Amino acid sequence: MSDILGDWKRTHYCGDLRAEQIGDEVCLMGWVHRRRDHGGLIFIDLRDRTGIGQLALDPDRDPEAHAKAEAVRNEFVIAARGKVSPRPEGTVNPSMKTGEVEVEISELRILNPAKTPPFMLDEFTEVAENLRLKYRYLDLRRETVQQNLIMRHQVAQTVRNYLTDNGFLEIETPVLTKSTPEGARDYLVPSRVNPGNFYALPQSPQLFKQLLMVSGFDRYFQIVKCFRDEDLRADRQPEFTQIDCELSFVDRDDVMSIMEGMVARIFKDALDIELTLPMPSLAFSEVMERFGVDNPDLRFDMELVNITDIVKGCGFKVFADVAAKDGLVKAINAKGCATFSRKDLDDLTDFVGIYGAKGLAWVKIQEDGSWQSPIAKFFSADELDAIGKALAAEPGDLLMFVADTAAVTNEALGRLRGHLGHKLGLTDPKEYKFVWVTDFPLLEWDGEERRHVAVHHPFTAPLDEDVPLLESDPGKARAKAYDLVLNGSEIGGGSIRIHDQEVQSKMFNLLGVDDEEAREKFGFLLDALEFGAPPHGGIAFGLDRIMMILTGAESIRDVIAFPKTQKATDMMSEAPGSVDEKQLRELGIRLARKPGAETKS
RNA sequence: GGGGCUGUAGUAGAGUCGGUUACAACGCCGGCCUGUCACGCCGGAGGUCGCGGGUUCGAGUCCCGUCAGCCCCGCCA
Repeated sequence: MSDILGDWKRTHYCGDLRAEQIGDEVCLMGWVHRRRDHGGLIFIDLRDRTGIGQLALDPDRDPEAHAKAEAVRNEFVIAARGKVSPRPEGTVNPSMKTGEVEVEISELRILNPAKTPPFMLDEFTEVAENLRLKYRYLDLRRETVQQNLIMRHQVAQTVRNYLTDNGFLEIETPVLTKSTPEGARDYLVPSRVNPGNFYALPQSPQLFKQLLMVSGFDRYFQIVKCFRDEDLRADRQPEFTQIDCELSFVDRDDVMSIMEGMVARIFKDALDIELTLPMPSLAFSEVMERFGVDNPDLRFDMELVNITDIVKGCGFKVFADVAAKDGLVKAINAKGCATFSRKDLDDLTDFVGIYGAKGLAWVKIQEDGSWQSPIAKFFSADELDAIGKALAAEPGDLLMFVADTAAVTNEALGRLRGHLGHKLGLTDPKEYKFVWVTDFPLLEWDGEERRHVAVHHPFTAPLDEDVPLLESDPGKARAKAYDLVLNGSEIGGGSIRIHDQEVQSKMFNLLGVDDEEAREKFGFLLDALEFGAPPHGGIAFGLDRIMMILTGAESIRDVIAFPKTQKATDMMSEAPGSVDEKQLRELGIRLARKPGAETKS
């Protein structure tokens, strides 16, 4: 049986109790975190989103409140009135921010009892994630995720303030939009009013924000949900949040400098860390050469070294063949790792195998400088010397080599570099290394579809000096695109857009979208570009990924209130679910297979 | 679509070479306890060993399948 709230008003949050309030009459409301019953005296740790405060109930002082407290259990919602008092000599708890004081309770109301929760809500109990997700509303009472979401709110506020200060307008764009070719798989929404037709949920507000530039809004932003129906990862959810921006009359350097100012302000407000600006910037080609991936972690060295020229014509057939056939032979030097066991090396070989490398050659540099390696015997003394010099090899080092196509070699070794960086503890979680990656290729050849695809998206402008290449050698054209990479994670990316209708049409043609299809899918954009579109460009940041880094979360689910599982389901609401036959009929939809009736073949 | 890891009281775990009635902790319930703060002490309840099949005299343990969660490749900027 619960008590009514009545005319009680909360005066303080639990976590805000301090010595300054000693003597004050206060009223607290919250959840019972723990109850300690000493037979006589009862202590209750009362919790709300600000923290925990201690209530003291003395049977001599107030028998009625004390009797009521005997019935209280964990997670009951209670309200308590009393006087803030200093804790007696020797009972101060220095590990709590409210530990100097307690509230001597004179009156207690049980606002709502609670069943015993399916798992403990303290900070010590590790709970299986599927259970946490099923009872997410309980899991969200726990301090870590709750603090993550509070910080997420603060970051969103910082973003709004910074962008508003810089002349940006927050404008909403439609969620029910049109499916367009290119990019990720769309989430579709059937239209009842137009049977057989579908909306698509936006993968990003890309076209709308460009049209807002044509309309003259000049600077736009939105903190907006985006949807992509692709498989999930530790840092990927099917619905995620972007800080989406677009600016008119700007080139790349303008966008980059305004945006790194925003990132600096986020880090200042959230972590009280001053970033040095401007952030460094590297061309895609250089990043690939030195790190093998386009999202390098710059907290440590271990750069990739190209030894293709050295091993051209060498006695080791695997290397020589790759070098002769336009492939790439590269190596990294793991300083001091000559102690790795055979099993360690086997594991690393398996690791690069994931990315298509057929093997991982290795060399341990011994104390006398000699090479312990299955492949050393294939090389001449000069070749050994040249390789050792190129990698700055010293006794105790472990050199590792991959020889394959340029794409495989770079990705395999680049990922290996990142893997070893973590394994060897070279990645300080308190260090934040930013880098802009620029000059991406505009297009990429898709061997399967036998056509070019846009590396960024089809509206990305080529570098001014590369525009002629669109005719002569489109694969060589570079884009006015930029990614912001932090500690090996891409946190944002964008580009200057094409604002010329002819260039945009040419771009669609290069992508294998013929005029008719371009007209059908993007006609409104092509039209708009003919009515005075200003030069413009923009960027989108992944808010979830930024929050992962700021909070140190291992999983994107820890920075989202109600996340989905790897199968894109919600364990709490059990979405997605089946719908009534009537709903389907209204939409003009008939299922090819009933849910649950699918036959496993 | 593919590879890997995990699954045992409410929770998180142990469980040997396949062998008696599946363990102890936390939580829960009852009792005691007036300065604790992950309070303490005594007692008690609580099990479809994810599910299905197989091998065996006998399966938590071995084999096959399947489901769920997680990590990764493909996919996705």
